[in-house]
Amino acid sequence: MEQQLSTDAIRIALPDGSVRSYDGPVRGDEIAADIGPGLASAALAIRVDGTMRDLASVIDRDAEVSIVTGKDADALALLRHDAAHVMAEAVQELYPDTQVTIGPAIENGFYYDFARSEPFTPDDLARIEERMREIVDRDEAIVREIWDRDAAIEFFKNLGEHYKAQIITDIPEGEAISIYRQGQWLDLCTGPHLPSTGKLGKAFKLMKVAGAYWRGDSRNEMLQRIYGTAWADQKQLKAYLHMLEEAERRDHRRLGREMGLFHVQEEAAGSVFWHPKGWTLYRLLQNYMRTRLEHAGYVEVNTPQLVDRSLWERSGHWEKFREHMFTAEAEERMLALKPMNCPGHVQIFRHGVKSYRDLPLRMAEFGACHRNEPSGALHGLMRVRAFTQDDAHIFCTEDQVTGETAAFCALLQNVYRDLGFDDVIVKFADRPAKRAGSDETWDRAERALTEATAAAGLATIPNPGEGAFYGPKLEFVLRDAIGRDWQLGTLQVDFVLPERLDAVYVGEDGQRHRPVMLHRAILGSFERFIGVLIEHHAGRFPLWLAPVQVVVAPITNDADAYAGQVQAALAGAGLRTEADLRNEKINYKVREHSLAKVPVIAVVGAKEAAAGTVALRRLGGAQQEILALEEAVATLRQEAASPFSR
RNA sequence: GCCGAAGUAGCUCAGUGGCAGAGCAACUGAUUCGUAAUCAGUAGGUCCGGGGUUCAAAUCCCCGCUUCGGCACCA
Repeated sequence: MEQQLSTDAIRIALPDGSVRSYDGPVRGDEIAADIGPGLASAALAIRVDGTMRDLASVIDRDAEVSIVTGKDADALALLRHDAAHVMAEAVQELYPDTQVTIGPAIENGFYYDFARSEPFTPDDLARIEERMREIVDRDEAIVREIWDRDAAIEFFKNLGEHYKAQIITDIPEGEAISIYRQGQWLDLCTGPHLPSTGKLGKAFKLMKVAGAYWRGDSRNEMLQRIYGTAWADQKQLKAYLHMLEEAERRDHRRLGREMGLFHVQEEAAGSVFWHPKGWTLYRLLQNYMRTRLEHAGYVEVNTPQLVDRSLWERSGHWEKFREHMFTAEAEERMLALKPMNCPGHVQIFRHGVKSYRDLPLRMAEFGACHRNEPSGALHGLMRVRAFTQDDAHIFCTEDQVTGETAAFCALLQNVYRDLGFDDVIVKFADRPAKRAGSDETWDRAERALTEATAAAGLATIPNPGEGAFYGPKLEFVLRDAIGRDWQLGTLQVDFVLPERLDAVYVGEDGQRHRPVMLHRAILGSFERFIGVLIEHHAGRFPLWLAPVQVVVAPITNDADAYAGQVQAALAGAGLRTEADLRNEKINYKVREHSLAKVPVIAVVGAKEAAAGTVALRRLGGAQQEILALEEAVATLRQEAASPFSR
């Protein structure tokens, strides 16, 4: 860093366009105080030429400066990072045998990873949180110091802080070793930080304790991570906690049980027992996709579940994917349940001679796959061991990759829109460390995909090193109704598998050529997608997807016969209906079917029976709509139509 | 797979060494009611599985399974 002692005036440009001049180097808090006492007490940090720095940092040259206060969006990250430090201080005061490691700000909060032989209990969390509030009350000044590297390593080693010493050792030579001190406690940190612990405020809460590997590597020892959430004020904290409750209310595992959609049980961990209503939803979604795919020029196939090991060896799966494959033995042959559909599709492609006129060949399969996922990864429908993909492989020429990718992106966006998702992010995942194929092949594949996304007008976010072992991929991420992201769709360019499994076509030139394979899925898997769909809609599916669309509820048993007629009329129009003829009050029936999230309740009593009408009550609405039976049937039939049918 | 927690009636949960419980749901009966819970009664248990300690175990100890929260991995 350049130290210039200049007698020249330092000119500080503020966001409102004004410029203040100082005789020499000036601190951020001095500038804030200069502007006004209100700002001085609200000031948390400064931004110097766009970079956030400590309030007390010295500005020794002309710069654009703004004062960061609690109203600033970036202040939250600062505050959360401080919350992590205050938590670490509290933990080390309470549990001196604990070593600190790292503690960053994250979305919605912060965490800190500790090394300690005893596990932290929920009671410990309450104690730590209480101590944190005390530290906030102490309002300890937070001061940045620059230390000598070797002295810092020695210091932390003497404290028994071996992780910190390791972190400092790994900081590149020439970089400053900055230490932040607050009260008796200090930590290695690049900052910036708030001026004092009192500025943190008390809108925080410790949420949970969990295991986390040192440096995120499963070969390393496991640390204890304490997660917390922190906000600028109590109102924001309360809103966040409310959002968590909302997420819990929408949990697909809970709704799946309450709505009678599916269950899982330990004898088949990671596989789904679909109940009639859940399977109805599944079939509706599959039929919709089938229609979409047919319209988009796909052909549908079906390939074997159990396939001899030799094919997986040729495809490369045995080498790269073995640990995730289930195997079976029969008559001294080793078979494996397919974890992917691609090798099977190449076998179909290879049957008969393919010509360039056959390309692009879009081969779709609702392929049931099994993958032996690690037990700790299983989670409701979101992560299972047996699932069905809306999978397809597009065999095409290199020249067709761009057009096929663009067409796929359009199809995908239409499907997502039909299913109620508008917010889609696209990530570009390039070559992973463990991969098949030469670097030249990867260069070509990545270039083709880059060109294709540019042609499709898609903005992509890089996701380095996350490609499939056989090729780069696009990952389509949906944002749901309560702001959570789900990676579902994918498109992967593959120059490797056609080579390994010897797929060829005869070109215009009469010569044999390798096709390119595009692996693509829109929903990803039906299981996961339905999980997301349940949570996104909070179980209140659009009418066309609701397993039961209308319940006919007579007010007394006198209307049972008419209720039967109404149900028959609705069913005759293709609507999925039930009649609730139980001897219960209408209040009870309305409550029960509302809780079951049935979109429409058709109430019929003596009046309706006499007039040939029905009273429709929509889910979530208190108004009823009285229509002639035929009119009600016609209206509902129209509303319940699939958003895409040929 | 790793760290931590949990597993009791269909569901939500109480029960810290001495008779296995509640509410809702189910079933039976009564009630026939106009838009989010009618009343009464009945039935329902491998207290996750296996071993151990004890006169006695849902409860204490050990092993395993599953689930939950994370981590790692991933559609």
